[in-house]
Amino acid sequence: MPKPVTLKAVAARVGVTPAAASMALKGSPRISEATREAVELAAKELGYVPNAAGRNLRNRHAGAIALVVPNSSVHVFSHQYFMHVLSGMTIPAAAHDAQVIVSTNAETASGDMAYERIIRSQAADGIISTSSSIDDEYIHSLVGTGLPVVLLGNYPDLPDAVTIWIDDTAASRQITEHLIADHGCQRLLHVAGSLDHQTGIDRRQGFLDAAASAGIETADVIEGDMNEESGAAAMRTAIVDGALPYDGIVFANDDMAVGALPVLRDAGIRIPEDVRITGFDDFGVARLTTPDITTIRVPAQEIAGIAAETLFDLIANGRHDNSSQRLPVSTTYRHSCGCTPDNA
Amino acid sequence: MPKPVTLKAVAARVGVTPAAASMALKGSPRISEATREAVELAAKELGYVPNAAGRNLRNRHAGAIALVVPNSSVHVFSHQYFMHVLSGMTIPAAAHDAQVIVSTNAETASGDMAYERIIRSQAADGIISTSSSIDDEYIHSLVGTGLPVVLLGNYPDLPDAVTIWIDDTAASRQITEHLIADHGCQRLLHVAGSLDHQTGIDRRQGFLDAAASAGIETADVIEGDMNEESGAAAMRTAIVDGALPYDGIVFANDDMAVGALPVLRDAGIRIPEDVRITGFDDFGVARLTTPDITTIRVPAQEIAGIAAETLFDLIANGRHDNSSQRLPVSTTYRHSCGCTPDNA
DNA sequence: CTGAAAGCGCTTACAG
DNA sequence: CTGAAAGCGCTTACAG
Repeated sequence: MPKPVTLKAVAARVGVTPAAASMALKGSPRISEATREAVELAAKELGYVPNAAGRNLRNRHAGAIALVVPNSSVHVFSHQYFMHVLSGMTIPAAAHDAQVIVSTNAETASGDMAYERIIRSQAADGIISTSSSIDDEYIHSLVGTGLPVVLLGNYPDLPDAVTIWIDDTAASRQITEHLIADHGCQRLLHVAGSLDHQTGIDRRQGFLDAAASAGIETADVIEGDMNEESGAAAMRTAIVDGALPYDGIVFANDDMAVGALPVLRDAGIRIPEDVRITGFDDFGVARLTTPDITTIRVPAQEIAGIAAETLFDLIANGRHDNSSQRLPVSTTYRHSCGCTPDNA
Repeated sequence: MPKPVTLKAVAARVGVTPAAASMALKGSPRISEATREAVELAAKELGYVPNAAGRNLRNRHAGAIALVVPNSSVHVFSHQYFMHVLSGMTIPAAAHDAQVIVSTNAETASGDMAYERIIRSQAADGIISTSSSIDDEYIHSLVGTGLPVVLLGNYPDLPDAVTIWIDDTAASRQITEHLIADHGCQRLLHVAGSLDHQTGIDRRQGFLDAAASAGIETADVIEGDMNEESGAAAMRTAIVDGALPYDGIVFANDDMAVGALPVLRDAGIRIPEDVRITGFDDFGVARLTTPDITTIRVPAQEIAGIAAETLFDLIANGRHDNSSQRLPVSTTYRHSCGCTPDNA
């Protein structure tokens, strides 16, 4: 453990005060060109990096933002998703010279929530979080504290929260319409995500809207939980006497579609000949299965990047006019719906 | 943004000095029972949480540890892996009242490495990192700085580094022997991970050792990169004229085995009837495919947990006797090798 | 224009 | 035994 180099050490080497060295390092006009260069050289030679605690204490900020992962969402959102979010936060964080802290929203030994400690202790200047189940108090209490918070996702109950989101309902509607309008599907099934999560609700709603406005008679829903296994289970439920009474299935995410694949295959049901299927997310798997899966690309990394930028804005400018953003989504057409993409 | 509650505010409410309040809160015997209770009550009422910067500056530590993700390993280790590592670090970190910082090892604008800034700025007290490619200077320079560092994995070139690892060579040897001894495989293929990563090298070595000591004549190796796609590619290479000249395939990880599945299936090659296959990792997918995949369970979360504990030791006690640990691994027998597990 | 004090919040070593 | 100063490293507002 090399002993840390302080500003004082840098200043001493040059023969100025720490205050002068500090100003020199940030290019203050009141420091002469010559001493500025001398200080910079000394700092470089000594490997000076400002002490975070000293700087944070003085500047009254943490130089860090936190990603708080709701316990209840660990099993609903994929590891892929969180890694995309994390990496999306990285570049804006680096640009603001801030660290990224990861925390769950567990209760601490002291009985308060981890995110509260993080903020109250000023270990982070703001928080990015994702939806938990809709009846979880967590998000409400998080937003209720008035701290700088940016949420990822759609929060109809929190109109004042700053949220970066995609229109799950519209996207789900769009991909369902593709099945109906472009492929002539008439007997539809939706394998939903947990319906106590907004994402599950919205994607189901889009499916139902599309079916209703096209006058589709068969538009069933089986509730899953976004995990691969539940996609498989849904298929076992849906297959009656070895046959599937649907010609199109809209899965609420790719993982469930992937889980469905072997079950359909084992039942001798071909994709897309016997049933056309679509997924949602496009975090990686959908591209790699056979057939590859037509899906909605959720730009998780971009969402998180914009969320981080927005959070830094919020932190810098205080509570300001709601700057929620809804990002466009696009469908990626692959073979599972019966399309024959160019690049295939 | 509620204005933070300081110790001074707590002290003022009780009518003692901040110093006394500080001692009261940590149960110093020199504070009377009565005032201790009064201070605790006031702290609770005001929602006092110690300011991290103030405490860190005074205590000369960061109250945080960092997971540094080498750029070069993002594509070799899975998102699953990193999320397991992150969650493994969570509990020890909370127990030590420390934050978990996530960083890549990118270069900063100032030209030094991110991990150096983190340590030199004392934003983290120590680092946990995973292997990058073996010719990457990164790990060497990280360890060379003498900072508290715990590495995840096997580092034959760094005998003095503190590492928490599993014996990839032994595990790979063991699962290969299972194919040979228990299932009578004679014509073996290993689909390796990148051979510029130690993990790839060790898992290949275990395979070769097992084959050699059993006197197996066919023990081929195709190099992949741990991604699903490269498993599929390896199968396309291995299948000659529609047939596979192997009766057993040892994949260096589950993802590549998963990628191989559809290619084998499309070629009409049955598992395990025509070829027995095994994976490595057991982070989730291997359990869910059809057939499910016999694999080595890598306890990534436990590894990271122990790494974090070890790191806190290292931080507290300074550089001390190497406390590297090698964890045992276990094979999970499923259907892809021809076993018929009880729970299936 | 520039030198050097003051103070962010905390905790411990010191003085009484 | 206890009160209150000193100081961690930094930066800006102030005094000269």
